[in-house]
Amino acid sequence: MTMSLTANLQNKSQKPKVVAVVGATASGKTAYSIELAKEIDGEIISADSRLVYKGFDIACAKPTLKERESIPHHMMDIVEPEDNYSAGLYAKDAKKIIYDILKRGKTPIIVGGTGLYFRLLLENYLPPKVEPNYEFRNELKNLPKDELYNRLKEIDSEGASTIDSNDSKKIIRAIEIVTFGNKTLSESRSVSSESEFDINWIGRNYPRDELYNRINNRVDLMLQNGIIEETKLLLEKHGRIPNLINTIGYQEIIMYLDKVLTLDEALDKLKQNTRRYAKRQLTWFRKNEKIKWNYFPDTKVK
RNA sequence: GCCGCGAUAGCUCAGUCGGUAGAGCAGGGGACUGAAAAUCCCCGUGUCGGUGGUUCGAUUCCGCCUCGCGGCA
Repeated sequence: MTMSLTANLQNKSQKPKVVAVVGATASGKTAYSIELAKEIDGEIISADSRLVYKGFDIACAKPTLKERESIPHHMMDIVEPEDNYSAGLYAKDAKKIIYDILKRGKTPIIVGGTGLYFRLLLENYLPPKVEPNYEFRNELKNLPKDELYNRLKEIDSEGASTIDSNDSKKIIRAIEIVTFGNKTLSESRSVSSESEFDINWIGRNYPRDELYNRINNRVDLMLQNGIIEETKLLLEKHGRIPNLINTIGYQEIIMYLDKVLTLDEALDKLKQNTRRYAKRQLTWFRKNEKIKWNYFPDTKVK
C-alpha cells in the first residue's frame, strides 16, 4: 500500500497536472470553475460541444463575456455554427491549449459536460484516425436500417456485434472507419492504459430533484434573457442548419416559431429535454470512479 | 338536502363475467473511440379511496362513510 502510493506519487509528479470539472448541465460548473481558477491561478478550457459555436449563447448557457473577463476561457466561440466541428478536432485543439497554458506556468482547468470530449482529450483514447466523410455519410443515411447494418456485418462482423442494429449513426461511422481506414473496428480502436496527464477530477452535482428545479428555473431565465430573439437571429443568419436543430433550446423554440407548439408547450418540452440530457450526462460521469463528487443540496440557482 | 357518475402507478385512464392488475405520458437505469445537447438499448407492486358484509377468496358484488364532478331543488 505504502509502496504503491509512493510509486504512484512519483509517477504522477512527472505528469502535467490538470483539473477536470464535470457535471450535468445547470449544476453550477461555470461559477465554481471561475472561483477555482482565481484560487489556483488557472485558465479554463471548455469541454462542451455547443459552446464552441459562435452565437450559441443564451440557449447553451454560455458564460457571458463579463463572467469570462477575469479568467481566460478557451474553446468557446471558435467556429461558425455551420462548421462541421467534431470530438476529434476538439481533442486536438484543446490539447494544444493545455500545453500552452502549462508553458505559461498556469493550471489548465477543463470544465464541461460533454463526456466524449473528456474521454478523447484526457483519458487517452486514441480515436481511429479516419476523418469524417460527410458526403459518404449522407449517402449511407438514405439506406434502410437493416441494410446499413448488413453492410457493416459484411465488412466487419465482429465490429458489427458491438453496435446495436438500430443505432444508425454509430453504424455509419463504423462503416466509414472500416472502408477508409482499411482496418476493422477493433483494430482501429485503441485505449492507452494511462492518461498523459495527472488529472484531478471534480464532479459537481445536486440531488436529482434539486437539479431538475435548477434546470426548470434556468429555462425560465433563458426566456427572460431573450432565447426567442437569439433563435430568430441564428435562423436568419444560418438557416435551419443541423447544429441549430440538434441543439436543445433552439429545437423547441423553432417549434414554437413554426406554431407547432405554444410557448408554454415549447418551454415544457425544453425543460424535459434538458432533464433527459442531464440524466444522460450523469450516466456518462457516474462510471468514472476517479471523480470526487461534491453535492450542493442547499444552493439556489442564481 | 336529493338523484346520478367517478375514486386503480407521479399524471390521464383501461381492466378484472370474483382468483390481488396494465397502457400512454412522466420518471428510472445503461451504452457511447472524429455528428455526442447527437444516437441507441432496457425497465411498470400499486394499502385498485375508507370501512363493514356476502364468499373458500373481494380491487371486482352489496351496504355505509369520505372526497370530487355533474344535475335537481
